[in-house]
Amino acid sequence: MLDLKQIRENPEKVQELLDRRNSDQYQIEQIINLSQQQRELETTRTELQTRSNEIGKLIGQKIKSGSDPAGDEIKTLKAEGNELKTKLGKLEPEEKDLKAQISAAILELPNLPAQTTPIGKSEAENVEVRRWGDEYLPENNDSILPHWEIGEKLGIIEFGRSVKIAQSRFVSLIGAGAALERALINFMLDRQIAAGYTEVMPPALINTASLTGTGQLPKFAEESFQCQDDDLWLIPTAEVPVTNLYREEVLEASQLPIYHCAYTPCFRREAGSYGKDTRGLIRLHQFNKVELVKIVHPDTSEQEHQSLVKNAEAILQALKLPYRVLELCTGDLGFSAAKCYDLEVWLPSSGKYREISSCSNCTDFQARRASIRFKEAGKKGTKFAHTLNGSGLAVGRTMSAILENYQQPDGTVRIPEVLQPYLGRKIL
RNA sequence: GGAGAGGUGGCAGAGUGGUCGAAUGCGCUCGACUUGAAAUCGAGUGUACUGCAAAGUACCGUGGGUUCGAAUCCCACCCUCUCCGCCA
Repeated sequence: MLDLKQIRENPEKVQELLDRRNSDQYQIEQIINLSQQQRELETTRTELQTRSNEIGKLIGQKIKSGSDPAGDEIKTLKAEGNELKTKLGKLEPEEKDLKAQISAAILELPNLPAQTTPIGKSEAENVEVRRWGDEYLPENNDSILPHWEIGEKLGIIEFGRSVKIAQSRFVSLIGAGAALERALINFMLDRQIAAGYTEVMPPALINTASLTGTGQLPKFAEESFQCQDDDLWLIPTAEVPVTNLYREEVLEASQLPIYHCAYTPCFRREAGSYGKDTRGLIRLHQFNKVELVKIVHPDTSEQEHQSLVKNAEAILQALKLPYRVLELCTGDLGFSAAKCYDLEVWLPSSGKYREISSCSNCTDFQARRASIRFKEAGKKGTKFAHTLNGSGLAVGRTMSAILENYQQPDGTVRIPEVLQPYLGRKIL
């Protein structure tokens, strides 16, 4: 959520930053107008309320000091009180309605891109920051089977039957496939815990307030699975439950930074991506992910962002999977992010780098929505924290990358060295 | 799912219609005393919004209602705890 005060005080600047997202759907003019009306109303209403409070106190005092409760003096005061009540009864709903309109409108606005975020229209203008692991690129790209084919051949990924029991875009992992997924999860968690993150195993179902807190709602309701009879949704990422752990809390500055890692399944409706990535593990309604979440002091969020990206990269490096780091341009930036780096892993079968991690600095955007604040010792008042999150990593996509990059001409797949202890084997 | 109890400030806990943003205790901050500390004493100690400010307004689980006036009365909902049922 953007700061209404900032919108009012620097409208041109805010609008200009919103426009960088290459969309004309984010307009602040209406919000400024509504806010102006609301504040005028509030001033009037408060004046009436003040008088009304005075009358209430006065009546109490008079009665206590012996005035006749049914006498003229009290009657006159009550009459004025009633008059005020009638007026307030009109103003209050009006103001409430304005406030509701403002907050509904402001919840639809995305975060402002950081000044340093490269300006661009679409993903085509994302900026490659660095590339790693060229020496690990497979030489025989053309002879490498796509991961779904090798997976099926090895009998470790079950596509057809999974569609029967659920729907398309669901898979089951069988035997060594399931074990490999589990090994990857444990490996990733162990690494991130060693890097200083505290593991969390959060609920996989969360309420509307939580999804609103991190920015998935109200705008992207069609992206999440919703339960019919309860105010519960399936989590699209662990970012939502883990960040919301601290919703509506005032933390001590000394508690910051907070680092969490979490393995959870993630559920996404993938509405509007019908034709894309219909085969394999790339785009599923349910997938596993190890997520990194940081809650930090605003002054440190930039460096915390850089180190979070490094923590995600470390997994790919340990697995010796070639990847590149992109800085997303303003046109491709996620709703809650001010700045975002994507890690893309090399997928030989498609001859492309594919996203395997997305690391965002959400600055105070989520903290405002979720009211995650902190207090500095000795200082008055509270400040909004900064929240960051990143995948460390998407597990299914990592498995895809291993099945392809580690594929051998004889149709077997080597297991990355660091995973061997977890899996108890060297080859699939 | 059934029966009962309860949700008040950082915590504990009082408050059943009027000056209650809320007693008291603990905690915390500052000061005094002390060589230092403890103890003791004194002062202070919620958040948000509007406003240049003075100040005002709102908040006692949430939302409605009654009233000149609600933490206090009424209604609905949510949550927590105990017991029973079911259950990984």
